[in-house]
Amino acid sequence: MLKVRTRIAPSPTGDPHVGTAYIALFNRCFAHQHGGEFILRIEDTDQVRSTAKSEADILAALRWLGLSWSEGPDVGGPRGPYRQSERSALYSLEIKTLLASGHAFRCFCTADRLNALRVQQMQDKSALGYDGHCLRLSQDEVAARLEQGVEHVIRMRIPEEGDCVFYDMLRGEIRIAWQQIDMQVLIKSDGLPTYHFANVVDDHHMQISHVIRGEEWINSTPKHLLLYQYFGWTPPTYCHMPLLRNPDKSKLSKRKNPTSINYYRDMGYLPQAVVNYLGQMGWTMPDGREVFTVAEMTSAFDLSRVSLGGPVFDVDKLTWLNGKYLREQVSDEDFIALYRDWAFAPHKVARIVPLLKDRVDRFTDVAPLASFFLAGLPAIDASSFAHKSLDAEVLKRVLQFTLWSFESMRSFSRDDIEHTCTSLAARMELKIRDFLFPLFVAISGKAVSTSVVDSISILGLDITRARLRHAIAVLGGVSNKEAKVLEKDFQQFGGISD
RNA sequence: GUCCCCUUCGUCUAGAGGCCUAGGACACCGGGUUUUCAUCCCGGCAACGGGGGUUCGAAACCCCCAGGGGACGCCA
Repeated sequence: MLKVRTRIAPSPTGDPHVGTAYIALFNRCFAHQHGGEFILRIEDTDQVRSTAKSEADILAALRWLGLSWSEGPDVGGPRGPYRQSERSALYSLEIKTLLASGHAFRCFCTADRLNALRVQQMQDKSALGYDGHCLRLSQDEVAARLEQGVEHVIRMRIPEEGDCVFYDMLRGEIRIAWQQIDMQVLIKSDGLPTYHFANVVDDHHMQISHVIRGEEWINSTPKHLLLYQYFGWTPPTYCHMPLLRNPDKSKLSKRKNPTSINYYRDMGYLPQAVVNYLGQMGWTMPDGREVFTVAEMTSAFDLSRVSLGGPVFDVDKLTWLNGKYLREQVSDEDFIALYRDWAFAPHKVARIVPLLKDRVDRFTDVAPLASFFLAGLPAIDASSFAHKSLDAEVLKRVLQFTLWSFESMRSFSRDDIEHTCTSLAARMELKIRDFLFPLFVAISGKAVSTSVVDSISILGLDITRARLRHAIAVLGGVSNKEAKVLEKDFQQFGGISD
C-alpha cells in the first residue's frame, strides 16, 4: 500500500491565515495517524503578490502553532525544491508532454478579446468561459505566431461532453458536467504555471497520496483529475473540508473577522489553545473531550468524524478555551515566562520606550501611558468621543474611511501610515488634528496619548483594524444602508477598497 | 445567471433507524462559594429548515422545495 503523504501548500501573498492552519492541522493529523508524512510546499507562482516576508511569516506562524512538517523549503527533503518558483524547469518539461499529445494548446487571445467575450456572455446570460477560439488555429498559424513572438498562454483541452465523476472522502460521489469546466490556463504569458498546473505536477512528483483542502476547490477538481489522466498518473484521493465562516456565514475574511494567526498571538492567545480550537471546527474527539493537544487529536483522529456544515469561527469560545488553558495548564512559573516574552519582547519594547520616555516623570507614569499596547479592546463608549466640533457621523466616517484605507495598504510601515492619514484628512477636508482625534480614542482609549501613527505601526494592522471596528460599533455602528453611502463617498474621492 | 456543496439550540457540536422527553460546550439568565470581582460549583433558557415518501418505528434513509455557502481570473 502507498505511503500516506499529505501537504499544506500556502501561497505567500499575505498574513498567515487561520484557514491555512486549520487545513494544515487536518492534513497533519491524517498523515501522522497513518504513519505517513506531512509536508509543506510554497505556492509562489503569482510573482506580483508573493513576498519573502509573507513566506517567512507563514512558516513562523505554523511553527508557533506546533504544526511542524517533515519536508519543506526550510528543512529540505528528498522531493524538493519545495518552493514552486524554484521548480520552473519541471513545469516547462511537463507542459511539453501535454502540448505534444494535443491535450494542451497555445492561446493567443488578447485580454481585450477575452473581456469582450466575457461581457457578451454575461449579456447573453450564457455560460462563462473560454470559447475555444485558438483551438481552431492550424499548426501553421500557430507556428507563424510563435515565430513572431506573439505573447500567449497555454490552455488545457476539456472534453465537450459527459461528466467528471469523482470520489470525495467526506462527500462520496461528486458529478460535474465537463461543459461546466473552462479551458483552464496552465501556463501564463509570463511562462509560469497557474495553480492548477503546478499543483498537480508537484503533488504527483512529491508523491502526495491524499489532498485535503478547502471546499472552495471542489469545482476545480475535474480539471486536476483530467490533468492526471492526460499525464497517465495516478491521482490522489481528495477530501474537501468545510470552510471556516464569519459570523454571517460567509467565508472567513479579514474584512469581517481577524484572520491572521499573528493577531491571535499578539492578542495573547496561547498556540495550544488556538490549535485546539481549530481542531473543534468541524471535528470532535470520539469521547467528547474539548481540551486536547495536537498529539491527542492525532492518535484519536478519524476523518469520518468531520461534519460538513461550515463552522463559524467564534472568538468568544476561543477566548474561553484560552482562559481554561491559562488557568489550568500553565504553572505560575510558565505564566511569568510566557507573559514576559509576550509583553516585553525586545523588538516591541524598543519601539515603545522612545515614544513614552519624554512623557514620563516617574516609572509610575509608564503603565497608564503604555497599557493600551498590552491590552485588548479599549474600554470606551460614545462619550469617549465627545469633541467640540466633530459629531458622531463625522467620527464614524473618519474611522470607517481609515479602516478601509488601511485595508488596502500594501505595506504598513510608520511612514505609510502617516501618509495615508494625512492624505485622507486632506481629501476629507479636515484639519489633521481633528482627523486624528477619533483615531487616538479608538486606538489608545484616550484623547491624550503617544503618537497615534507610531502606536498604530507598533500594534500592527490586525489589532488596529479590530480597534477601529470596535470604535465604530461603540458609536452606534454602521448599518448596511449607511455602509453603501459611505462606500460610494469613499470611492468618489479616490479611496481604494479591497 | 450556470454549476457544485451544505442544513440539529444564537454559536461549536453529539447523534450510524428504537438507548431522544434530542446530550455536551460557548454565550446569555438565575442561584451558591468568595470581604468585592473573577474563577469554581449548581440550575435555567434554547434546535432536528419545510413538504412528501420508505418503515411497526425517522433527527438519522430516499425525493422535492426552501435557505445558506462556494466556484465560475493569465489569484491561489
